[in-house]
Amino acid sequence: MTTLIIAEKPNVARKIAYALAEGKPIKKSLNKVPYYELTRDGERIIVAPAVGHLFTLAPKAKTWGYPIFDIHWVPVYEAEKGKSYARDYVKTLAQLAKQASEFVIACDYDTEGEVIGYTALKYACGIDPSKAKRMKFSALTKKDLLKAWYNLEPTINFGMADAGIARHVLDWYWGVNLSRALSSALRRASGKWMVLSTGRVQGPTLKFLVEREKEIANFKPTPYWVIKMLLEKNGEKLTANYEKEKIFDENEAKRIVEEAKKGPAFVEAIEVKQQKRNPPHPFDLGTLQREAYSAFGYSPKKTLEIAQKLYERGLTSYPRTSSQKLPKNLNFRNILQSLAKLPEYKPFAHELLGKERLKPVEGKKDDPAHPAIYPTGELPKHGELTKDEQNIYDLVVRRFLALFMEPALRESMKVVINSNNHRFILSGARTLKEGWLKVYGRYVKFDEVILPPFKDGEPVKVLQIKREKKKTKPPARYSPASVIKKMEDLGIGTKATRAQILETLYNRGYIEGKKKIKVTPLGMKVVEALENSVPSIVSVELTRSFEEKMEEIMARRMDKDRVIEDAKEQLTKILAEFKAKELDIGRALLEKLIGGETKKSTAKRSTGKEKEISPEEQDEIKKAVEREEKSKKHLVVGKCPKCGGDLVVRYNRRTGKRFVGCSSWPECNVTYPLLQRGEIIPTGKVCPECGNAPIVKIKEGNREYEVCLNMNCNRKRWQRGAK
DNA sequence: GCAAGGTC
Repeated sequence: MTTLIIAEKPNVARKIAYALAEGKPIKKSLNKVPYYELTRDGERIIVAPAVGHLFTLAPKAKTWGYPIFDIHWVPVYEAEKGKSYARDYVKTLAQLAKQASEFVIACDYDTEGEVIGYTALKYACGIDPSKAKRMKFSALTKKDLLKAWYNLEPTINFGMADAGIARHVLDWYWGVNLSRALSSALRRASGKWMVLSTGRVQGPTLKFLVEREKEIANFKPTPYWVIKMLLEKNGEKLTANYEKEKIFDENEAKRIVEEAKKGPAFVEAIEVKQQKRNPPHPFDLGTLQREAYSAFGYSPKKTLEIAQKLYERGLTSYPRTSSQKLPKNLNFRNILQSLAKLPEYKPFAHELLGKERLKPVEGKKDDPAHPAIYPTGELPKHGELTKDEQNIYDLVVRRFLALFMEPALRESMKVVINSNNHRFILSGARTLKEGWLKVYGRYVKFDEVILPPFKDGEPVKVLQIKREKKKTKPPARYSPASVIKKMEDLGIGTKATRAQILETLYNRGYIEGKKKIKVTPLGMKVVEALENSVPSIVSVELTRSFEEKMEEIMARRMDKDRVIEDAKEQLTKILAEFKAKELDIGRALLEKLIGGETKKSTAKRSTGKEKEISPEEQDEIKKAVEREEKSKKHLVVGKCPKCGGDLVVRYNRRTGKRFVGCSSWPECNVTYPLLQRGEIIPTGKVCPECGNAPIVKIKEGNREYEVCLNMNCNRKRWQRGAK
């Protein structure tokens, strides 16, 4: 009897094998995929890994239309680019399954893990999933894994598997259909093909970015005044701020300055406060991504990639975690002893090793599958790490060391200066005891403003009291790091996907700007179009409703297929309405594209910040926009041989198919059929063969060819273009 | 060609 245990990823397969083996497991490899053989209690066990999802949903038909609901599970390498590595894993599981008579799923204990196990069994191993047992563990320690092995769940959790499958299907139905609908609308209106996309997570993410953009656009700066007192103490010049920070009435500000100038100024009160600052909690992925962004300017995607590399080399623990807690039985002392071998960490590690008890700070968040990110104690060889890897490694190590250190002690000081019954405040702050800041201080900013000693009641030498005019500022644009945080707060996406969803928004041309994210006119228009036609896709409520349905499916109060059918019905209606308005939606998408580009070019033209656009310029811009809009709405491909009007690309109202018609319609009835695929590029040429119809260029992917529009012309056969 | 979710 042989049992095959399937793990979610290679590293976990190894850990399970080492935990269950009596002695050491035998590491083997098949199709270059590592797996393990071992025996326990006389039973032969094989442990083999998946690599996340090995199967994904794909349409059965290869056509590009919508609505589309007929989908099935296929290997990821058949459906997605760059997934060919998964082929070997599927093959290996299939081969190993032939040797096995018992099956155990040991994927992460969550809905996705259940789906990974379920599809691996069903489609890779060809095994009925109801025949498999389930290992249930929440930590990868030998103790936990052995306990899970001796307390196997008799079946996989079908509630969880069904909930996960429903999530996959629902996301596919909504996301793919609406992405196709958007792309199709734009193509109908412009004749241009451009991938537009949206989905349950992309939609609301772009929406909150758009909202910020609108807040900024609509922001009216309000002037206000601040009042400052310049004073001198022991030859040192200091600035105190008026107790009321913002004064919106200039006359009031003037009056205060005049009155305060009369003096006399003296120290009315001195307030000193001490505060304990505890070390920050261990890194979950989101916190690491934010910290790396503020410390090094790394994008969340880059940080995850680096953390993954460090993990693959065994230097740090698994990065895709939302836990802020370290494993209960991690051997801290071993890790510290090891870190002490690196000169830069030696003093801190030694200090900690001298402690009797090592108790790390913990955060609130937890993750059933993985602990917080920590250094394993494995050390990088000299020169092994790139600068970026070194930075992230340093961040993780210092954060880890800080967890065990003493709190920092901070002191803040407030000196209140009274001048003719107006109060000004001098603020100072300093660190009294560094504590954990010794090791982590380079990554946190605390003010050090040390004030000279003041005595209660002492007179103050005032140099100047003045008012300064300021303006209220619009809210700041999101940065990649703050987008990830906002997504976390809204509960959309997962720790493993948020960074890549943000990348998708960049790739679609919806947003731009590396540090300050700006929504492009296209992004603005996509949200607007969706809000008008399918508001749920830009709302976080869609995620909430998915979550509720998954809960119900898991609890067996709702049937998975019923949930899927409901979604299909709902979407069928939504998509039919969308399709009816498709051309208008597409035109609206296009208008903004042109308007936005024009605005941008004028911004480039104006040099001075304050420079106004002249009425002549405005007029010129307006005309340019109209020209561009007109030409894009109806792509002109040539002159009508019958009436001399423009021949333009039009779309059949009923079928949506494109054709070329005369702009003088209905007076002139000249039309030509058009190929339905590819971009249409006017050439300005008239066919030399038939002498009356225009020649257009069709661009399809990398291919380009010229064709005469006249069906009866001998030249109508496609001819390859020069390029 | 399109989602979101795992993973290398």
